Amino acid sequence: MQKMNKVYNPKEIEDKWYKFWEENGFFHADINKDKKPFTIMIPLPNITGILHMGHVLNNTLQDIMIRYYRMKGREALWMPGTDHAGIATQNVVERELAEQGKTRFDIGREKLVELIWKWKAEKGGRIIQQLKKLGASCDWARERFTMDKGLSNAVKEVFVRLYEKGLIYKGEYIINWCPRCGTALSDDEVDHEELNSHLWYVKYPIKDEKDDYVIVATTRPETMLGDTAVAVNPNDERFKHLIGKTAILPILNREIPIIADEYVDPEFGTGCVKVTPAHDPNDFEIGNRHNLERIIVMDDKGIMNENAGVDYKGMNRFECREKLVEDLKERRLLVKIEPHKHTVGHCYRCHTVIEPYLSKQWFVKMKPLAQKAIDVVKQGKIKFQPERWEKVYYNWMDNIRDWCISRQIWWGHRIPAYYCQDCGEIIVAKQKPEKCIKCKSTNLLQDPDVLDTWFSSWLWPFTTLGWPEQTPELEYFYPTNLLITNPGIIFFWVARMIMAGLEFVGDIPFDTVLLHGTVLDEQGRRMSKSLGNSPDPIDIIDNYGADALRFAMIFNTPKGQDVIYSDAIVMPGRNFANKIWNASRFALMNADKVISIANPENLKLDLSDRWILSRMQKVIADVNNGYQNLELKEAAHSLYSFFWGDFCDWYLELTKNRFYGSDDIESQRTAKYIILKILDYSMRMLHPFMPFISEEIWQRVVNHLPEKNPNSVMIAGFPEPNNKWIDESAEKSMDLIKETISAVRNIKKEMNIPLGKKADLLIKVKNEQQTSLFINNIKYIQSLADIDNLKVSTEFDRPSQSASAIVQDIEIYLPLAGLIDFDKEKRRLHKKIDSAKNNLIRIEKKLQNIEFLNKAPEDVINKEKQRREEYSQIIEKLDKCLNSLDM
RNA sequence: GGGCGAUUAGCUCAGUUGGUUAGAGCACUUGCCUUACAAGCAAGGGGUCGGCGGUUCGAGUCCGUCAUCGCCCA
Repeated sequence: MQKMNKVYNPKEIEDKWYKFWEENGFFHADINKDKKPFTIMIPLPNITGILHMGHVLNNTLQDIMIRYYRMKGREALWMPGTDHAGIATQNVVERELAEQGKTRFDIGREKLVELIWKWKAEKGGRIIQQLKKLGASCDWARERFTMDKGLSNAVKEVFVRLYEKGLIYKGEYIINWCPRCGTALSDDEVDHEELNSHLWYVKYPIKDEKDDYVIVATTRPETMLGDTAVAVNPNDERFKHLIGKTAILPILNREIPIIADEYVDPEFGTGCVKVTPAHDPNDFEIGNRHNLERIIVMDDKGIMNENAGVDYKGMNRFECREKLVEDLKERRLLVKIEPHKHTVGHCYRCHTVIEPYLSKQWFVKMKPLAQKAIDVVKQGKIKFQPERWEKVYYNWMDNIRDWCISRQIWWGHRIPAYYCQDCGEIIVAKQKPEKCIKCKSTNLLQDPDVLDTWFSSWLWPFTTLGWPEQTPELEYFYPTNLLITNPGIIFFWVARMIMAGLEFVGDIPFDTVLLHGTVLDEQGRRMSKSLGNSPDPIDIIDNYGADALRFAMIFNTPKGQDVIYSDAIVMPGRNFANKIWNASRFALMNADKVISIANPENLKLDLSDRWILSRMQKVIADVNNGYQNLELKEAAHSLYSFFWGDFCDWYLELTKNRFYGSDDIESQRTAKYIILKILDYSMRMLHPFMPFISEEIWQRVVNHLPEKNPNSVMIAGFPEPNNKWIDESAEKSMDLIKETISAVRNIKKEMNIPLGKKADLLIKVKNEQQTSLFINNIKYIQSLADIDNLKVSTEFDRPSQSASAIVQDIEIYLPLAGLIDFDKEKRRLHKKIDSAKNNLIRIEKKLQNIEFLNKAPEDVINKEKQRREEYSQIIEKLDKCLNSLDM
């Protein structure tokens, strides 16, 4: 046997096995008509990303599921890749440029894009290397990037198709504008945050009515420079007389109409609102209804323009707000300032305050795509887990709005629209047309904008398989089986993928969506760069091993719930790995000592063998259920307690009798076989959770087994339950023996007698069957409870000066002449009697209740009666023990 | 303002369609360096299941309500 250190060191083996798996092509999936496929598409990390704890949870879950189904014999494809993250990536490279004192405009579009590709080649995709450290068994040969040729082609194809169907249009609307990034954002790319701000009340004089005025309340005073109306609710009696009159916009002295519109909430502020159609989505709608002028008062950097008037031109929007408020105060037009809480949108990439901004952009009409996507979830063709997320999905889908897809940046898929410089015709085509379809001019310019990054990621499940070509891969692997992601991107990504799959492939992209929680810090806060509370997963892997980290994520996380991470939760994983290591060390040491091994067809099984085999079958069933139902925590706990609690604590301890204190060679060979077999099966079951140590141990173990095995645990097949080995009577018998041993240990401990000090034991059993159980397995008790002489009988007198206990229906006595502390023993017995009495009282109360007897089901009543009997017996026996102490 | 989730031992969480004495890991106490493992072994202590009300023979579990915390949407 290769030498095994006393302590498991993950560093020595993890990289070795990962390399071994990759080199053997175990991660690669190919079309195999003999097998059912099992496919997972990775939630593509972006190329600027580095691994954080959220990725660890997400990818651990995926790797577990893909390894499980691979072992179950499915053709398992885990498709990896990264997205080009338009805004984020361009930001990174622009920052580097800024360090050299340059902007993107200094170097131009082509050069910038070139620089970004260079950046990607050098620094992008670091996260992919980190995923490998975690053990991710992605099919790296199929890795894709959203700007790949194939995917880019698919993006154009989709754009053209939607345009031709009338589902993509260009229009002038209020969009979310990030003045720092200089681009439009979709509604989902805006983070709303509640801020403590103010409500400013401003007087707008009425034209030709001396001293008369209306008061409007606003949260963004600077936009008043773009006001083109004042609005009131048509049913608001207070203001009916004003409708149709003209107000004078302060500062600029513009004449603006006072109009009536249902949108105005009479309860908000004064009930009069200013209307700024170019800077507010609701005002924009009002403006459309009343044909109001749209005046844009700031530029795309958030700087006030000439429309804002000479006093404010050149100021940024926040300076302008302050100055304007001061000026209003001075002119006595500011009535009051109230504290006001409201939500303000922030750019999800740079956290700059978003400006609602009138702008010409490209949009996708979502309503026509949404209905089918709602239906497939309603019909159960796609299932969300936990199920509650379906409601969130419906809520968004029912209120879906058009998707703004153009971005004013340079890194991304350029919009395939061409403008004729002569006649203004718009031509949408995959390739640049030779000439204008209308006027034949060759003076065509491509739209300078690029598409939202999500416009390529929503196609991910099928473009990665070769779409728009009808490839064999698409036919075989699509629809995929499972999507595992964070609920934060249900709208961004999950819902859109469903719509895209149905629209372009004509089928759902996946049938199950597992939404998992968030990794929080010890104080329950989200991990964030600014808080600096996010540990580097690579450090954790270096310190404790990838297996320990993976195990921690699963062992502590119920399905769909958040994980509170601290290094403390990695300890059980690390300790478990060490336990496995040492159990194997013990097994292999003894395996080497025992020449040859039992023939599996001809085992000489003793009670503990039958017990552990039966237990294992039940665990195999539990663990399979856990994996299949995505109840991974349950599967991990079941395996953990079996391996540690049953196998190590009891079974291995009992085999010591056979290896050290016996010369029964056949029994030793059987024990050797069973230990190795349990290790074999346990490592297979553990493999999805802890791939590295399970491979290391499995490799060491299977050499000794007579069965032929493949060269890696990851392709060794997953254990299937076999009822042939279930042995209820062995389990019952072992339980009695285990409880007896524990009872003796308990007495010794309470009497301050070292466990190792040998004692005699008398067991008063109920029947001959029990007698032979104890006699046949006397070694178990002698070794694990440190007993010298054991006497078992259905009838004998209670020995004096002995401590006693009740185990199920038997009584045990430990003669402890000279060692026993009578007071202590009395107290101990009293405590047990009290507890039994309490239970008896409760049961009797129940059984005296006529309602209970009338209404409860018979089996429940019988159960209670049986328990009454049991407790009476226990109390009676304990009483006798107590009395005998006084004799 | 609307929706969703959480609340069970000091901490993190289990707890099936309501039916034994509510479980686990960590932490804690005590004793052990017992020839696989001190990252361990053995024994033990610790919870009126967030509050109130209801349904029921019976509620951690079902219903209502309130409270606290968190997430999403407007």
